[in-house]
Amino acid sequence: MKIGEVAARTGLTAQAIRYYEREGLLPRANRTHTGYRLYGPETLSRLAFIKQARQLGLSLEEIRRVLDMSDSGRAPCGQVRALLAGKLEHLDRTIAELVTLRDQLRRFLSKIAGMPDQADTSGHICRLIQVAAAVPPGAAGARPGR
Amino acid sequence: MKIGEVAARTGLTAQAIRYYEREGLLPRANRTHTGYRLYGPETLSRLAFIKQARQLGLSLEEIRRVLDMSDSGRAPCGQVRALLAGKLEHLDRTIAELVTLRDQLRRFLSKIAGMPDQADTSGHICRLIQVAAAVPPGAAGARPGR
DNA sequence: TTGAACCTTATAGTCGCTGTAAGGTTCATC
DNA sequence: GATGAACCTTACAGCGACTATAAGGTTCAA
Repeated sequence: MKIGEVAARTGLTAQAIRYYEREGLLPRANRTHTGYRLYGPETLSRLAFIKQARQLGLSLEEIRRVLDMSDSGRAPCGQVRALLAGKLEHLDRTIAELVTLRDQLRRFLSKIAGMPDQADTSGHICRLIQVAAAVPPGAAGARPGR
Repeated sequence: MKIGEVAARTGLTAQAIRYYEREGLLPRANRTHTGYRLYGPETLSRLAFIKQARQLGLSLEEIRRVLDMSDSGRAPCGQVRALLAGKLEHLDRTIAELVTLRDQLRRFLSKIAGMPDQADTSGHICRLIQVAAAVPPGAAGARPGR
């Protein structure tokens, strides 16, 4: 299989696959005599694992460590469990933070719902923004989506 | 006030404040004769607004637009409301995604809870990882925290 | 006058890619 | 055999919102 087919089958881009190779998550691929990468079917399950692990919130570095252990014959299962348990905890905290943030944002929006939409002539930021600056910070911070 | 004091008072870093200036969120600061930036107290509330807006999930570009309108005398209040309403919607979607992801992760963890912690001798990735690769992808993706 | 603590600019790095440029290969069609 | 589309290659720049580092200047108290 050439990289385009692997990309199509895994739902990744060819560039992402090359990136994973550069970052050491995939072994260096065999090449045709003209330099094209050639993959066997085992690459598909390896990439499926990488994709799944990314979706579960592991960084490429964490995934690389797990794969390295697996490749060297040491059992990564315990490490995977520990990593995922940590991710779960982190996810719980993140969700709690975002819910707090959402509530804060909702309160703020209803607070300003009736405010007049006029510029501040005093040369400062309009009252709305002054209110905004006065609202005490709550959650740790939003992560605007991708 | 020099930048260090502004940083201490706002809870930002001096580098972040210089970055905001470079990005046009702060006017270019006055300088001492030796080149140190000097700030008046109005900078504190402007930075408090920026910080608050960041925590509410606005990008620096969005904040800059609001501040530009405010600075030029046009009322940004309507725009702020629209921005925040959009952010609230986005936040709702993000939370829903993360909750889905958490459930998926929990299911996966209980699924592998009893698996033996041993290496796979067949040269492939251990069974745990094969299970992982087989789990159908659910939520759109995790955003590992900062 | 020494030294610590502050300040300056410029540049590179973070993460996980995506986009672009500039070129080579493969294969079907004319 | 020529053309063109669709594929492949490497290398490098860019994203957002900073952080880190280097290499140097300033301030102030001991």
